[in-house]
Amino acid sequence: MKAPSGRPRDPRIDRAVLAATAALVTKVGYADLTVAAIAAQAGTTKPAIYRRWPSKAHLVHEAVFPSGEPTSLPQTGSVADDVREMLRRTAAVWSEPAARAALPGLMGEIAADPTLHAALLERFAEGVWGALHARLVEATARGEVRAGVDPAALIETIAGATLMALLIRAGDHLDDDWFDHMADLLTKGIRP
Amino acid sequence: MKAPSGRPRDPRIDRAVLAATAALVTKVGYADLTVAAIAAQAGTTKPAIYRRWPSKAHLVHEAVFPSGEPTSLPQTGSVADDVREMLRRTAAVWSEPAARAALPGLMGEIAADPTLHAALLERFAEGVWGALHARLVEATARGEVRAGVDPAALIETIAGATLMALLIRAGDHLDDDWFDHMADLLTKGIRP
Amino acid sequence: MKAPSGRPRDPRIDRAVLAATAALVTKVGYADLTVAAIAAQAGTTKPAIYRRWPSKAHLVHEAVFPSGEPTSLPQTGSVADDVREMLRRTAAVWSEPAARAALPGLMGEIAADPTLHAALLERFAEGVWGALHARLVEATARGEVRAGVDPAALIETIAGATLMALLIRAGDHLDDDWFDHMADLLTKGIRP
Amino acid sequence: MKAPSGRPRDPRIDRAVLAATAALVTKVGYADLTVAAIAAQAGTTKPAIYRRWPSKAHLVHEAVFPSGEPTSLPQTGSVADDVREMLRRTAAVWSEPAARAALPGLMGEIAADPTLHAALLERFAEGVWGALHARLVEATARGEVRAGVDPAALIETIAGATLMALLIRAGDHLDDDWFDHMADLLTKGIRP
DNA sequence: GCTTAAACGAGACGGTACGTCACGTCTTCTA
DNA sequence: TAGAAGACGTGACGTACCGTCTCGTTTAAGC
Repeated sequence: MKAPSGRPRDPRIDRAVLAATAALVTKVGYADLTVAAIAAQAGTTKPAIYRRWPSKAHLVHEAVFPSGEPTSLPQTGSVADDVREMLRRTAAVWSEPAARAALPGLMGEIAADPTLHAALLERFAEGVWGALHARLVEATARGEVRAGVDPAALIETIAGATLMALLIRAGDHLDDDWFDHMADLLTKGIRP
Repeated sequence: MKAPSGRPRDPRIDRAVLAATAALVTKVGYADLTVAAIAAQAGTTKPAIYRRWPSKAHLVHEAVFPSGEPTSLPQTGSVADDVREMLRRTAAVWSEPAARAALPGLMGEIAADPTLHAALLERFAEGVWGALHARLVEATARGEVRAGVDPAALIETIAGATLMALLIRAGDHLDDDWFDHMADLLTKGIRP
Repeated sequence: MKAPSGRPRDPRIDRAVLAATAALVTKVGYADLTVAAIAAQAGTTKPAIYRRWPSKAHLVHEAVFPSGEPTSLPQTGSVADDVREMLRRTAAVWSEPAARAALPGLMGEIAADPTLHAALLERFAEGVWGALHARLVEATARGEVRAGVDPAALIETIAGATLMALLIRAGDHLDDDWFDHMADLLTKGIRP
Repeated sequence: MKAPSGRPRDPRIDRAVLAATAALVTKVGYADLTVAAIAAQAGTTKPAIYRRWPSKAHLVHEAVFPSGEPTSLPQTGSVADDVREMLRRTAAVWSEPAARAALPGLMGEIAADPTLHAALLERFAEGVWGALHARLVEATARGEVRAGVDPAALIETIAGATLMALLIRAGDHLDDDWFDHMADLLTKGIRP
């Protein structure tokens, strides 16, 4: 089936390229990021990079959103706390310097490349979002969340509000007050 | 004050370029949009375009988000309806074919160019967002909105959720159910 | 016939433009000479220049080769001295800083524009070259020049050698030795 | 010494570009010669050209003046014949359709770019001019040329007269009479 | 230990768009 | 009508980056 003949890929190159990509995108931004510069910084060459990733966007996407993390939500016991935790985690991932520098630029590529679009959605669906989705379904069954609340819509709202906050407040970071207030808003609504 | 000496700019060129930009970005997308093609379609030339807009991004931004309209919210009498209306309007602006085609690509440029960032924020602040902000302040004073709800955060949430929905659901449009559900969520929260 | 109605041209502009052209071509060279810069330096505008000269090349040509001079050859009494004087004068005209800076660049334009070609030939034919031509014809009649020497060919040789010397010896100027030697060569030939 | 790593340049491109340059400059002249057109005609692209030659002028210079040939002068036995042969060869090089079309335009570039100036002088010094210089030194030693005749000045004169003739007599070619007369002039001088 | 196949570095390749520049003309207003 | 001002169409410039290719060289695994 697989005949892994020939010289194997050097795993140090994978790591060096990912690290170089994250460092460079943080320094110069996505628009001024070039594959040649990444190769130089990683001590390798463009073909070695294109052997591993099909395009610059795929590379950045992998460099900037680390895949591994277990992301199990802690047992908070309260849906309000779950929402809050979800906001924090989403913001944490997207606030990483490299991620924040790359996010806006990546959106253009994602819209243009269905491959990337699917990859990114899958990555998030398997991560934080998936955990919260399950939690919300349970909470609805227990009656802690009113019937008719679509988990997917809530997740969309949490992610969207976080993204928008990061885009609008260009320089700053999101503080505790923001998380408190936003969790409150989604939990209680705006009704008095 | 202004000394309009010299040959005045031909306003027909401004209009033709904006129209051509909107048409082309809808057809080919932001990534494959070239200034030369815009110029050709508008019946003019690249220098004439660069005389008017400092970059392709500035041009697209102006072509895609109509500037003028006062956009006064109708007197709905209910904050819930105001929120719903606000969602609809935000979605309407961003769902325009040209806007939808340009939005993701534009984000990268906006992040890289503070000039554009400021221009875009100002444009939205003066439009729909400004009207809702005022309405919310009044509603809070009348007691229809609970104290402690930050209008800016709500706007952020509305805009963010809409943006995220448009990004994630690549092909589709947002239907009535989506607006109903989202307005409900923001008005009542998730509590039973 | 001539109906000089309307505002007359300002002769100061003619002079200012010619002076500015000569100064600028000396400073930046023909290749980097722009009409806009000439206009700015002369305190006028491009249209005012194009009302007077049909092209940049025509303007430079007039600015760099002053037309007026009487150019009567002194009565030297000897053909050898006439040749020498002719070499000196040709070199004098072409060694003017402005002329030397403009000459090579002008050649390209001259070759491309028959109008200019004719204008330049005429200018020189009426000047130094014409005087020498007459003198040579007389000298041939008197027997001081051997029969069969074509005056036109000699002039061609004098002008060509001077031009080539100026082109090859880029930085330097032509000294007395050069004139002595060249006059000797043309007068006596290379025979022992 | 040389470490020819990386993909080697495709020599067919070098040849195709030089041929296309010579063909195009002959057809449209130096002024209307564009690098894009050369690239198109050669079946390659602008960057491939700029990778090889630092400027359009360098490319034209190489395309138009063939480099290699040793051009040993034939053993004529007489200095007069050597001079005549030298005139013929200089005229032959510069009368090539491509060379003649490019020469005037090249002069402007040569004056503006010391690099080109040096390259061109070297090219000619190694070619015809060098051979004649040696021949003249021998002839002077044998007493066939009078002492005091500077070979460099004679070469300057030969080249200059030829150049001037080609420039002035725009359309025509130089005929046998011209060579006879000019050789005579330089050999015998104008003395009776 | 030899073979083999793929990865490696280097850098040229075709392609395409970029944003700039200068030319010579045209249009407006003012003298 | 000239002049000042500056926008106009035209068209080329030289650069940059993409993602692919072709070299010659190195490196492991399989025979």
